[in-house]
Amino acid sequence: MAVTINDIAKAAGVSRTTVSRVLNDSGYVKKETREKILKSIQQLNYTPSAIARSLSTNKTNTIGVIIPEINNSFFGEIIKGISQVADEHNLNLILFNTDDSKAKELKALKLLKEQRIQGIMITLTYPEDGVNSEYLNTLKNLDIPVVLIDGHVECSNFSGVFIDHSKGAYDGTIALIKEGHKKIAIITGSINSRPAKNRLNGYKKALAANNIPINEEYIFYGDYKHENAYEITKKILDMKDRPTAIFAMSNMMVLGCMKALYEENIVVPDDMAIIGFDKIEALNIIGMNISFINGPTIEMGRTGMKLLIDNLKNKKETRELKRITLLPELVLKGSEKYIGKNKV
Amino acid sequence: MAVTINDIAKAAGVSRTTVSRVLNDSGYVKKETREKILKSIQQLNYTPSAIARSLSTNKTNTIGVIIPEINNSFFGEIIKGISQVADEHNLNLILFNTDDSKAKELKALKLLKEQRIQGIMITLTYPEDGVNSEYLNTLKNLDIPVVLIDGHVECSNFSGVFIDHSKGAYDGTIALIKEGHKKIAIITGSINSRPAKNRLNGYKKALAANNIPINEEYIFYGDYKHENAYEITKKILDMKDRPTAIFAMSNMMVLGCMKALYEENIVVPDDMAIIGFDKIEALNIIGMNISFINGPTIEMGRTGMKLLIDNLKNKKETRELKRITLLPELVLKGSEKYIGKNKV
DNA sequence: GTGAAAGCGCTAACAT
DNA sequence: ATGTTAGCGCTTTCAC
Repeated sequence: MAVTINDIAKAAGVSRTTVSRVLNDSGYVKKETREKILKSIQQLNYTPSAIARSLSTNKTNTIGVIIPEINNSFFGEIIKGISQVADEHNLNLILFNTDDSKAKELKALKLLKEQRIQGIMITLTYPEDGVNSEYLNTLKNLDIPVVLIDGHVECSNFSGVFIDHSKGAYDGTIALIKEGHKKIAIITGSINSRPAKNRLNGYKKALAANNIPINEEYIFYGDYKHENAYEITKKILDMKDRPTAIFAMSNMMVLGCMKALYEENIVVPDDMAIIGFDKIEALNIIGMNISFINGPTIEMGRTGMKLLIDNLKNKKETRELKRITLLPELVLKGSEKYIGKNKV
Repeated sequence: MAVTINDIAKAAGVSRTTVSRVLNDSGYVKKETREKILKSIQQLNYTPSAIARSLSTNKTNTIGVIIPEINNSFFGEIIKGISQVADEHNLNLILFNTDDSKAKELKALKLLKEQRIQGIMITLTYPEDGVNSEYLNTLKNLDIPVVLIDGHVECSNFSGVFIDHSKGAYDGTIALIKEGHKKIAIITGSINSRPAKNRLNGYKKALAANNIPINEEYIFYGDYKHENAYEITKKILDMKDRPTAIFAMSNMMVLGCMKALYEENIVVPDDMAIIGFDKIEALNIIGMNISFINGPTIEMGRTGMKLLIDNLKNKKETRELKRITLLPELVLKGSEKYIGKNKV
């Protein structure tokens, strides 16, 4: 890693200023001089130091990305989107995976500040205790733009990209209602998370809009996990006034439901309609067609990154708070159908 | 981002050297001085610049990670492992997702060189054309340690962590043989990829070890994708001398098989045994128990990172080529069973 | 068109 | 126990 701009200057018989000019395509350089320099660069296999450049220009062209669960393909897709746009703009990504730990998240934030990154994309880890978002705020005040990516926590004072969970749940519920369902059970995610609240809201709105009374007995509070949904589904099946459809707020919970239904020999949708949140690729491939509401993950990453880049262009003073909400897509596969048999 | 070490020095009435000393816990500093400095750091909310430090120390404490498919949880888990160990050693990760593009991969390599990273962890994208591994070699010669993470390509001149695909396939095949299967079909992944070759090898070895002749008609060349496996399975079901078991070389292909079996009302394992590579969480949860060979992904990330860190400690001259092979785990769920009914 | 010089924020001898 | 000085590799005025 020894060869520096000085070596090139020496080799080409010019000053390092001139070398810098050809490196950055700035200012005039005589054609022959440029070629001489380029040749030396080639011969010595020189690569300029981004570190030195950063120090000098006070720009790192690096974005910090903090997410809670890198091994969850939901976040993998978000990062994929982020990465695509970053690539187009020649920005590097420093990644932190917090494993849902607030402590790691805070540490990441501090390390990113050390690294003098230009901006931060973050999905805040649940539950929010205020400390980390406070630190985020100090970063923002330090002129580091922050873009939130959906997630369980919503800090209204940051720019961000979000999914319209309420609309998603609304659409899903409407789809069930249209099929003739009136007794629709819902299994929520952790109810103090933002998505779960919003989704429950959408569900209620859809019922209200169709003059279907909200039956609290049909609202089951889960935690996004499949074990829980399994137990709840068992209970649902035992209800005297049994629902004809289940709306589960996560793909994992759909799986839990399926397990319970499977064990009790309940056929979907003949004996029970079902609809969930988020894709389950495996089931689709083998032909178990479960309808679901799909969040635009890659798009969220892309949109978020673009938002951040826009922010980068403006000075702190003119930087405006911008929150973009993307609509999830309703993907109907037939599991919502109201088949005669399930008119219990 | 204005406050620097000089501001602290001024505020505390000392030289920046002394400040640097307390920052790095190096050399002696009088207790009172230290406290005065720490106080100033707090008051001014100072965070040292990693950039400036890197330039000065010629160390970035940053590792470059290049993987082909961030949205595949296989790689997500690898990164999770990498990230855990990096965190323990206070190393930052610069991530590049290549989307299986050789061009992006090369670009990433060059950007990492600019960033003066300390080392590289990479899963080379398939297919290998030689250019990128050549560039990797120049980096290695530049004293940047490189650790390969499994993948389709194997460059024998780099350190790396690999899965023993041959052993995995061997174990899986043996499990089927033990159950009494003799007619075992195998659907390979892209046969010029390293894992597919090795897995086919393991399959053959297992048969040979049990004096079961290798029937070329039972070897189907696939591409890791489910569509392909679906078609192949249809063919398998039509064979005059129909196999009693299918060994599929990827989880996606298992799904393709399942779809075909499902459509033809073939019950697993009663009418057809099946075993695959890599976990399919969704199926397990709902109770469709498919046996599989599981690669230790997180562990691979961890081991690879540790290997890299070991390399970092040594000078180029003493750096030794070290290749670690991890054993995959055979997870039996019952789908491998030889049930009377499937003796076609 | 090209070069000299200063400076980015830090660390690391070397003094004292 | 603390300060002085030089230097890391680059960019950026400002001269010429």
